[in-house]
Amino acid sequence: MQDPRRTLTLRDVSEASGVSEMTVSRVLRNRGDVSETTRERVLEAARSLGYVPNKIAGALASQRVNLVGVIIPSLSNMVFPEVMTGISDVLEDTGLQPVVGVTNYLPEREEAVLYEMLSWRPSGVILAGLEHTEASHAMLAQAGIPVVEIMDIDGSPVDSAVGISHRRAGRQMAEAIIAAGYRRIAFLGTQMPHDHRAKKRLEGFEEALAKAGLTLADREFYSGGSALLKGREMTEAILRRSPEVDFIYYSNDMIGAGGLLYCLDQGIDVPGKIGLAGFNGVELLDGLPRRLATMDACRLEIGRAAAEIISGKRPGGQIGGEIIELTPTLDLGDTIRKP
Amino acid sequence: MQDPRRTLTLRDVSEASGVSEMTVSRVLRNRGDVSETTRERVLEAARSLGYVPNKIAGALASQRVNLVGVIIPSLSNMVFPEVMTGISDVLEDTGLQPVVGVTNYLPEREEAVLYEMLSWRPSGVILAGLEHTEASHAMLAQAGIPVVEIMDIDGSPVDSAVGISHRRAGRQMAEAIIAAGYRRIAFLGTQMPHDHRAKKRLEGFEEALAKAGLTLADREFYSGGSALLKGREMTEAILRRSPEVDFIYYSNDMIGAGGLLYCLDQGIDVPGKIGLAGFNGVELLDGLPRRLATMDACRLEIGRAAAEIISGKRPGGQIGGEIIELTPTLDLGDTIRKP
DNA sequence: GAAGCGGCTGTTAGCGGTAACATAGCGCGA
DNA sequence: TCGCGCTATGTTACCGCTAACAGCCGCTTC
Repeated sequence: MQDPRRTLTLRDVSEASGVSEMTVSRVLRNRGDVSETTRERVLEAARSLGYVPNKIAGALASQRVNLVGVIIPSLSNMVFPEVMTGISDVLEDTGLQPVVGVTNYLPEREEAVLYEMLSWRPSGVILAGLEHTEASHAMLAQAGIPVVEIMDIDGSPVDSAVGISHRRAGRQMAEAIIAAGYRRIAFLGTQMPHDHRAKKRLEGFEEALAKAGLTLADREFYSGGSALLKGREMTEAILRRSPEVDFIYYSNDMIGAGGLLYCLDQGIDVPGKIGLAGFNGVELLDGLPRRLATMDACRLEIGRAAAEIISGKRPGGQIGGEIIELTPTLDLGDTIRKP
Repeated sequence: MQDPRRTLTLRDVSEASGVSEMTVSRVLRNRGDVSETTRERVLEAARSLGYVPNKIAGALASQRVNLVGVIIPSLSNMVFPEVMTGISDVLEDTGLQPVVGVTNYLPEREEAVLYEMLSWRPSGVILAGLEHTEASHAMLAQAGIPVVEIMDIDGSPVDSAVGISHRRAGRQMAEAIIAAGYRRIAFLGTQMPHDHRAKKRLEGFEEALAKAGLTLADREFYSGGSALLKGREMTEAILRRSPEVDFIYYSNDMIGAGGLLYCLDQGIDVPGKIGLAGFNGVELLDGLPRRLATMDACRLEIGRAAAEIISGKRPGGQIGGEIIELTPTLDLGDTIRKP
């Protein structure tokens, strides 16, 4: 092998194969006409040297970067990995590569991550939510690249947006619950000041309750810890405090599952005595003893659509400023009694 | 605001603030002496223009890139997000930034991701496992940067390694199971030809069984689908097929949890009639009706240690070639009867 | 009062590629 | 035979930033 002290450059390959650096560059990028013999000679030289191109130099020279920044709040709840899958699927054969940044639901963190990403001059940015700091907004507007805000469409996007209306999702769930005859309804959610989507769902939910002349019978917010365990504990707390409650709406499926397990443990009749519903449609639920009512958030589809916009593969061939609203489907599962 | 058509450069800031580009560069990187007045004038100009430095150019000029490549098989099982947390925690205040690549347990995919990453000339690479393609090995060896292989230490690393011995973990679990008096032991795992760690655990497990004069009473491999649901279904299948089985060892906690839920559903006495154990110590388990026996994989700690090696923050101040073996703790939970 | 020094700023020359243009052969029709 | 158009390759000038070094100024120091 070669001297491993210095890192290889085009020049090394060019010398090893007896052609100019330019020709090597052309071969390695499959661009321009190169004769078959030269091509093979160059590839052979590159391979045997173990040459890895320097994209930093390439990007600087060509003013083109095949990176797409993806900024999401968290990786630990199953929802974003699935969005990522959708994005990767589509980007796979476009030459574009996703780069992930995580904000932990902190706006300042998002700002920092965004700054860091933009400093690599990506070809596009996908980020969760419509709420950002003023500085983030300014950066996005100035960047001069496609920006897709995902998950949510209740608000005004910088450029494009793909998501569902969480307010409407909350409303729909409330309507289904009321239609099933439940009246003393409680809410159990995460204490995340910056989870705007959960907040919008709750708003929509209460809106629909109000329209039916109802208000939340009880509510509880938790933070930290294992969602499943919290779901158990908080459900117990609510039922102890407000025994009259006949329905609990959870802000996500994980705590909902915890609540469900608790009820089953206690021998509480679900959905007879008490109904339960979550949000998200996580695959996990499939293995539970009973199927929790939920509403899927179209995560895979959101990821796919966002990636299509970034890569210019949208059917219509639009340039940007597109807003795509997906419609989540309500799944009553086994935890809302049938009307 | 400025004309958003052209992207800003140091020159724009330099003109706006009346000093040379070099001075601007110094201010923005906090390097070298700059007078307080100049510094403020420059920062003000940069801020009002909305200037975002171009790291591509910076990296090329300085031959320094503050990126660390992290290559992992999957994001959808809770294990890697936790490793990522450990890595981010440590990298946070080193100026280094993790960049994630996912391989889906495919060696060729790993090779491609690695190539892509190395072409950005990162300051270091962290990747899961000790098994890589020949080409990947060559690239890692040539890269001239710190490489840390994580999760596993049963094998020989390219440079440094941090992890646990999965073979030993399997052995230990088998010993605990045998000590508890179980004799007709079955295994239920994922059908992943490239999950070497799961394979090593099974090998260690069978080794210990053999030492006690036992062999697996039954075994089953699954692939795809919801792990929880599969755990249910496959457990049912095994128990139907081999009713004499008195213990099932699962390759991960998720299918273990599915199995546990199935047994409880069926009113099977756990751990009396049948014992169960998984692997990983996922937080999820905390919410289950009964605590599944498991063995934690030290994920957070692995991430932290790997990041420390990369960033040169290891206590000893070693340069590389370090092998750190962590010892997982066995948690008998409620699903192995006490001897 | 000349030399020396430290703080601040500017100049120059790349980093490793690529775009755009230039050039060297070669076959071919007029 | 000449010149045209084509293909295959080379040359040049950057991309935006930073390392290294140079210069300038005011102030000690002897």
